[in-house]
Amino acid sequence: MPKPPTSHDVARAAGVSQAAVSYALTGRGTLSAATREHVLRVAESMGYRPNLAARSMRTRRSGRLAVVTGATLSSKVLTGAAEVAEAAGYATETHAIDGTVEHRTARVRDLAASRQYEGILTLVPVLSDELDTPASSEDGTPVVAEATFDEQMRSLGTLADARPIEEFVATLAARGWHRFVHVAGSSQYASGRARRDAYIATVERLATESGVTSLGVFGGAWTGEAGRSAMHDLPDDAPPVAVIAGNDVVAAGVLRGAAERGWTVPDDLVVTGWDDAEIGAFMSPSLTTVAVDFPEAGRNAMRRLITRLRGEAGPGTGAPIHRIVWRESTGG
Amino acid sequence: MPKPPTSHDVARAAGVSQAAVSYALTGRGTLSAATREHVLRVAESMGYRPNLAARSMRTRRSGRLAVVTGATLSSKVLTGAAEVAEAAGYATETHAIDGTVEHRTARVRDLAASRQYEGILTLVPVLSDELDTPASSEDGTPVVAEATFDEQMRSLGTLADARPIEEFVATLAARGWHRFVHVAGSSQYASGRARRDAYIATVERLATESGVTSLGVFGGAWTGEAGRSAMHDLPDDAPPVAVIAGNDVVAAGVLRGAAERGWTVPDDLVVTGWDDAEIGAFMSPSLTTVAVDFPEAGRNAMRRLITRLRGEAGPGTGAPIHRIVWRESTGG
DNA sequence: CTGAAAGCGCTTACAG
DNA sequence: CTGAAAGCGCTTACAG
Repeated sequence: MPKPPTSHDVARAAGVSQAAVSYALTGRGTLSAATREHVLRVAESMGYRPNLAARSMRTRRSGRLAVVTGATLSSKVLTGAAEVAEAAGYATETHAIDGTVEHRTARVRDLAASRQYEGILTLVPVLSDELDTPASSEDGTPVVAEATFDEQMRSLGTLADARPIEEFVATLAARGWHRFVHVAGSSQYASGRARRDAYIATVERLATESGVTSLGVFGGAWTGEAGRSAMHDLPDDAPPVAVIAGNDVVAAGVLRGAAERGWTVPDDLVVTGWDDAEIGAFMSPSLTTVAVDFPEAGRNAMRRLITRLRGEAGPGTGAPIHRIVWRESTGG
Repeated sequence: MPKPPTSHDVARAAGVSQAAVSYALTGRGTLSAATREHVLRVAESMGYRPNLAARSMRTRRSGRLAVVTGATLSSKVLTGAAEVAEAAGYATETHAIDGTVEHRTARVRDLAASRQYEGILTLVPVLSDELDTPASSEDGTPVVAEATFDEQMRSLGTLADARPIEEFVATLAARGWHRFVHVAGSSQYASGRARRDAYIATVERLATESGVTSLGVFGGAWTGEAGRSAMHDLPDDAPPVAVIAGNDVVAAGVLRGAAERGWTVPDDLVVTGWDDAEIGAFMSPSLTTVAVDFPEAGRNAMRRLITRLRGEAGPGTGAPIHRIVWRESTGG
């Protein structure tokens, strides 16, 4: 059982002090280039790996960030978030949390209180008011929530979400669709609220301009059933109507419900989704949707946390992460 | 800046030694019930949280496990895996790794060499031969790979995968379908190989029994395009034919391709998927599929790792994680 | 430019 | 049943 070498072992082998080894590895302190080179080579040859627990204890920095996810999140978001964290020198630890909002919030608070992490990024909705405790601000662990219940709707994700909705409505209106319906996703999610609000605002704005009217906002869950039952709740004379669905799953339900009502797509009804689910491209009709750059969304969220950790100003705008894909469900 | 209390602080406040605090918290050592109670209460009131880095350094146990995932994995698997780990007293750290097999394998080896983890569970394919180095076995970090390139096809997941395929083929054969096609998923994944092999074996077994024949194995990727082009590769006189697709995305492609060939479902052709993707239930026709209990799959995988860490015998069978959902794409 | 020494916060034999 | 002391492996003022 060959115990892993310590910095002390490396120092002895290299004929220098333990401090020199530390300096060589961290790049701190003052060391001649030759000494540094030599130490690094010896460390390499011995397969030396610094004991991170010891380093963490001494520096009082864990170098770890927690990412909180729910069960429904695309793991591509995590990939992106982890990538940015790694580039900034942090390891990420993922905590999948389900249950009620209160439960999730309590868990995040526990995470913050554990002081194991230098920062926490939560990608599931939490009650941000509850997190503004000493432990999570001032002297505590910074928590950045990407999808919160607070009313700070001016977050990057929220603003970005409005764009495709506007484009959907405006483009379809220009093509002659005047009656619109929104089947919203869960209002617990910032994205659900943002898309709903964007829909309402856009329809209102285009009311006089283009004669657009809304038959209402339905749904309130990211499920196919929400889309399907919304179709059944519409009056018989609803068509011709354009349906802006909260996401692809909801849109699939809309297509199903419309077929059950005897409405044909894209003659009586057109529908848009969101997420660019792989299956959508192969449905009949194929689904018009918003391709989301999930890794980039994850990167953006993590950049916000890193920025905050460094005490820098607000996050940059980041790359645009949305791209509309027009397909058969809107007549191409 | 109120520095977090240490065990020493708690000891002083409780009027006991630092060791007593440690004993009270870990449950080790010998301590009177009264003393333990008292210490615990004081610790609680001070908001004491043991410094995990210090504990880890002293015990030489990090209490952390690494879970390696790819970008395509359902995060529900992670939820399940994390749950089991937590119950066993471990924290899990997720590493999303993409790129080639060689790249992924190298990253996993790095993870093992870092000695930060007590065990590693990889849910993406790696070259298991390459991992059988000292660092990852004997004295090193145990690595459990759920989807490997090795030929140990007898893993739990693999065996479990065969069942639904058998049931699909046998049930459809009993309903009068005699010509079968398989559109396989990626052969890089144990599940892809297992389903393909199960298909071949079942068709062979039922050849004489029920007059079943196979028109071949197509595909080789978890994409809709694989399904679609498989349909275009079939001869005109293929129908009536039953298509066993590698998963729901592939099955959606099959439906699309079949429609393009002018074949109607479920008259000329029936198709089965796998994964119970949410959208599948709302497609027209709705998709027959295999509902996979992803959290349970994650739990099973993690149980294998925990079992190995404890040096116990092979894993128990675990709960069945597959359930066939018959829908319109097979005529109900 | 380099080295000796202290100390991060915990656990655990060991002595009482 | 309890406490004093050592030590896990590292980093960092500080003295040379």
